[in-house]
Amino acid sequence: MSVGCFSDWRKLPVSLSELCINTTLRCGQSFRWQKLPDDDEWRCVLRGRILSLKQDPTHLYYRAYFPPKPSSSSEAQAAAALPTPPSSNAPSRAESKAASDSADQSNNNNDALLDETLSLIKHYFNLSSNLTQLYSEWSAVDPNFKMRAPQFTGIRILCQDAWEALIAFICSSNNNIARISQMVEKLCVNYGPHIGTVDGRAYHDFPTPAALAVEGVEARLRGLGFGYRAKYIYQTAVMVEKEREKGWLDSLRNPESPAFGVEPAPGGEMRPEGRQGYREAHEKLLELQGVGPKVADCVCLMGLGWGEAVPVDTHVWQIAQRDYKFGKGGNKTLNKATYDAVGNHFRKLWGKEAGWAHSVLFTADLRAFSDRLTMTSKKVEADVTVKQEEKEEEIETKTQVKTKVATKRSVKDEDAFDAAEGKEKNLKEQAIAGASEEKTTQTRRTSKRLRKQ
DNA sequence: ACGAGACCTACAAA
DNA sequence: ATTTGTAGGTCTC
Repeated sequence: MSVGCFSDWRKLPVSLSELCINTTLRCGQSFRWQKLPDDDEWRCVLRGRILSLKQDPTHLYYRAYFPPKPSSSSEAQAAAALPTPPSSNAPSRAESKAASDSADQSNNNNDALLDETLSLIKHYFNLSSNLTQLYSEWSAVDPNFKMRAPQFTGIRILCQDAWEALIAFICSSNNNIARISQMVEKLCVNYGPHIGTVDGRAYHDFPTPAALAVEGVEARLRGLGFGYRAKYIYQTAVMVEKEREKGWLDSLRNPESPAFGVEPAPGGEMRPEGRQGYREAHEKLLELQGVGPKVADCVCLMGLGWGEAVPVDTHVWQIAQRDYKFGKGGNKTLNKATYDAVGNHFRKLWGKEAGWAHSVLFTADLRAFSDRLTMTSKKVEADVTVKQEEKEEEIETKTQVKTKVATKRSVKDEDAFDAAEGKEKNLKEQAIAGASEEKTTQTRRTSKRLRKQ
């Protein structure tokens, strides 16, 4: 049996403020990246290869492991025969093959393969846009962003495979990042193509829709601990594989941010509700089982390239209440109307890449990163909070009712702050809780049940 | 329309 | 050592 190996490391100049993989790969966008225990090396199977990444302040380092060239070995054949990533209409596979044909088979140090891997990295990390520039634009229009973002530079929205994003975020409902990652890994191991084994660890790519649209998948996934999501995954796989045109999912992409290897085209005119193409993509995704507004927005943002998609989960809803005056009066719960209102507000505020800005704030609030909030930044935050409080005193009505959510939030935050400052902050949050409200549009979608009839 | 419950599981926290 | 609460929601009444 032939065994592949990693290429040598190559490097790409990138500053940490343009890309920070240690943050971007752990902030709940992709659930497949693994950090090696000893190194600060990250690994993930992407488009048929194992990709390894490292980073220092000036460069991103990468290397790749491609499966051995198809030969008489049955394992190699199996690996090679397995389908390319589902929504891939990129020429990657053909190029790779041609490249390895003309090169020494046993040598994976192949320039063409690594050139293509570099293109993939640039695409995956969305590197064509200037992140520093975007941060300064968002900071210019939003004091809250300006206050929180400096501790969280280098966060990029990943250009993930839309199908993988769809399934991963179906798994995310009512769930935590650790278990979502476990579930995605189980999907890969049980239904995805084996790409290679390194240091005794088997690496698999993400399964295709066809692989998951098979009788018995639901029962097996239940056995694997997927719970009620097992049915959603199976049903969605069947819908995508058998009840939609081939390439349907990628047809919902933002043409400005096309699939790997496809030329960009204009994406349409921006509006507070988002561009037409985004609205349509969101609506189409809602037809799938297990896909509600939040999951649909995750797929739009991270899988389909619609930068204005703003996934509003309980966490973002808390941020909206705490920092953007949502949740006042009757609008205390996250429902269809408040969901849309939050998204529209952020789109008006931040513009075409609102989902990106939103992800920075989301990450800044994750417990996993609470260690970044240094003493100095805590003080800055306290000061800004005082200012806001003073400014909003007039429009404040009765702040009697402190919502359940706000209470939870304060307790949660206290862990990140020391006792004295935590108390102080607590008081301020009480004062701020509740202010103005947001107009809501009444665009209601037909229920999935009705549509099925 | 709109708001509750139910829904699977793993893993802290008590 | 058991129990309880909860985690990036969605579906169904």
